[in-house]
Amino acid sequence: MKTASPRDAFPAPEHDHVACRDATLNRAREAFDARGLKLTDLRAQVFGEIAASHHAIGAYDIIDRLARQGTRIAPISVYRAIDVLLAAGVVHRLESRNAFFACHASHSADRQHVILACATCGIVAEVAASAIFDAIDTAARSARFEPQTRMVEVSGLCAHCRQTVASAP
Amino acid sequence: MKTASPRDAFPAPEHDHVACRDATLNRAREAFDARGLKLTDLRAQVFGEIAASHHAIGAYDIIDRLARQGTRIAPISVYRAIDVLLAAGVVHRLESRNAFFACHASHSADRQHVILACATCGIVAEVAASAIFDAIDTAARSARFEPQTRMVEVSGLCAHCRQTVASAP
DNA sequence: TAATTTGTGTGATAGTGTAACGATCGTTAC
DNA sequence: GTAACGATCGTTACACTATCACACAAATTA
Repeated sequence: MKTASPRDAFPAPEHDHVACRDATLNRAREAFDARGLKLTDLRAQVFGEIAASHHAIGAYDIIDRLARQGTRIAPISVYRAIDVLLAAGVVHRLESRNAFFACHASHSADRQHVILACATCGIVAEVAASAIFDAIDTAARSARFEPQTRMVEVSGLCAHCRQTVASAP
Repeated sequence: MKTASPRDAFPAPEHDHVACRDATLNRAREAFDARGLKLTDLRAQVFGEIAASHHAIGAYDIIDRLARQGTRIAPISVYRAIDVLLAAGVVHRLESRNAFFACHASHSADRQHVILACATCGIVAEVAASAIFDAIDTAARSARFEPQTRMVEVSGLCAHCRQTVASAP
């Protein structure tokens, strides 16, 4: 099976997102099975909205989008669904924006990834970098601190937006 | 002037916080001067509440505490004050908790610090680790992403709480 | 079948953050 | 001086994020 290279962390603007999303949904199903969790209709719908793009999306955006499709659900229901999706490792939380994004690559769910969020287009990607997390643990322990969860988020410009900015007047 | 070692990132539980807080306030004054910003009464009050402990504090907690002291201000006012304090580099935001904490050490305000937040006592500390941020930039660029701001937050157990947990029944 | 757990619905509420507008005050330019 | 400007802060209202408490039905287990 092909593993994405770091250069592929961001999707090409013209990529086939329908196929991309379907593949992501299938991986989600597998992840739920593997953990003995149930991917109910509601959870699948919520995940579908999150996986509909490579952007991070707020809980209330999910509510709005589902409502436009005829499914009106309460905030608590979205959050409950999101909780399970997070537990399954198929979505992550972008702490710096209080929003959620789908895991579009099939990486091990150990959550040792640096999160990259483009400040211009909003697309979110992840790159594996276990050495960084090892270094973080070392730095933490040098302060006699025992690390449990680590979060690395980077805001900046993705390749596509950098080109756009560069060619702007 | 004495520079804190990594081992000192977390304050001793019995440290003299009155002196600690005064020193922090003085550094804040200097930081405001250096940047041509004005440390007004309101801003100083807000900073005083944030610097009153080594914990991260929410904006509405600041409002409540100031109210108990007779100063009732609107949310927008706290946020405006916080914005300036952030710009001056004398407080930082703990993204993972939507809260703010004072910079209790006199480090250069380049913001290249790993943030450690104790899950038990809530105390927040920072450790300098430029190598980590260099590695993050390298990882980002390997995905053709140009990094602008980086945040590293670690949740875990500080030395003091680890001992407490270890000695518990 | 009965007991229990799990998933979802409803209504209320707590917590976080901003928009829009206006008043005050100090500074600078004329 | 005073007019214009910019910075600070107040007031009101509102938008967004997240959870609590309770009820009920469906699915699992005993």
